[in-house]
Amino acid sequence: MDKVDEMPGHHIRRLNQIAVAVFHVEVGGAGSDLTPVQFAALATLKDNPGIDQATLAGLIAYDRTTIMGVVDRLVQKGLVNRAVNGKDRRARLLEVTAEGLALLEAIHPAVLSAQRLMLSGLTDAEADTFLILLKKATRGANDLSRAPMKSVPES
Amino acid sequence: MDKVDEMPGHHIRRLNQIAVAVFHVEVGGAGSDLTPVQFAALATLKDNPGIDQATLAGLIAYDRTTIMGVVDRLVQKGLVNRAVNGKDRRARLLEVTAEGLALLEAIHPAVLSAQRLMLSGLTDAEADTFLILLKKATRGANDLSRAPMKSVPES
DNA sequence: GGGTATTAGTAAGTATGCTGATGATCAGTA
DNA sequence: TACTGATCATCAGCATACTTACTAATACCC
Repeated sequence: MDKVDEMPGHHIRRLNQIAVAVFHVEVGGAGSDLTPVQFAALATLKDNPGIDQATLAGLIAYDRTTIMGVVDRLVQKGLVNRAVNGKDRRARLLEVTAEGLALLEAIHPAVLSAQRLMLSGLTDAEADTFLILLKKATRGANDLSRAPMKSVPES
Repeated sequence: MDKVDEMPGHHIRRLNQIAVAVFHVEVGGAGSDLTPVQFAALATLKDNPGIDQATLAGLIAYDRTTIMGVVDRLVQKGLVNRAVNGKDRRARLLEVTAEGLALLEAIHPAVLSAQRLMLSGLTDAEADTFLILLKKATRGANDLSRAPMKSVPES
C-alpha cells in the first residue's frame, strides 16, 4: 500500500470529486446552481421542518460552522426562512419556503440521474454492493469525524 | 432513493469527510500538519521526480488551479523545490527536498494506519471488496470530473 | 516565417469544511 | 438567587476545489 494509487483515501476523495462534478452538470442542466451540500440541507429541512441549525447539522453530519454559510446562501436565495426561536432565543428555526419546495421538485429527476451517473463505472449489482458497504463504513466510522451524524432529539 | 440517506453521493461525501479527519488525527499524532492532499502530491512527486505542475495535477487528478496552492505550501514548508524549466520556460519543474523525503518516511506508519482506520467499520474482506469497487468506479467515471487522471506523457 | 491554437502558470471569486474563539442564552445546582 | 456548565450561533483564519479569465511561451500549420 505504499503507492498513493493503492490507498483507499485517495480514491474516496476522487469519487467524491466526481460525484460533485456530476451533480453540478446534471442539476445545472435542469437550470439550477444548487450545490450538493445545499441540496442535502434543503431536502433534509423539507422532511424535518422547524428544526434549528445545530440539529440540521447533526442530521447530515456537517460541522456546525459549515452549516452556517450553507443556510446563509439558502436564505439569500429565498429557499429557506430563518427565525429566532421564541422558546430558546439562542436557536434559529429553519423552514423551506414555497420556492424551495418547488425547486426541490424541479431538480428531482436531475438529482436521481446524478446518483446513477456517479457510479456508472459499476454494474447495477456492483453498485448495490458498493452502497451497502459504503453505508456500513460511514456508520462504523461515524464518531471518527468532528461532525458525527445525530438523530433528531425527541423533545 | 428519495431520501438523502439513500443517495450514494451523500455517503461518499461523508466517507471522504471521515477519511480526512482520520488522516489529520493519525498524521498529526506523528507530529506533522501535512494534509491528505499535500501528502498525495508529495508522495507522487517522490515517485516522479522532475515533472511539472500540470503533470502532477494529472497524475493525482487535481484541478490545475488547485495544485498551485498546494505546491505553494509545500515549497513554503521547504518540502519541495520549484524551478523554471530551461527547455520550456512556461513550466516549473518540481522535486522533493531532503526534508520532504525525511517527512514522508516519518509519517509513513501514520498514513497506513489512517487508511485502515477510515474503513474500520468494515471487515478485512469487505474492505478488499470495497476498494476494488471504489477503484473501478473512479476509473469508470474518470472523464466525468473536470480533472481526470492522466498518465505521465512519454517525452 | 508568421499567424493561430494550445499549453503552463497564475489570479480573482465563490463554496465547502475544518480549528479555535467569543458572546448570548439556557439549564442545573448550591 | 448567584454560580457553573453546556449549548447555539457566529466570526476569523486556513486549506481544499471549482469557474473564469489573463499572460507568457510553445507548437502547429499554411
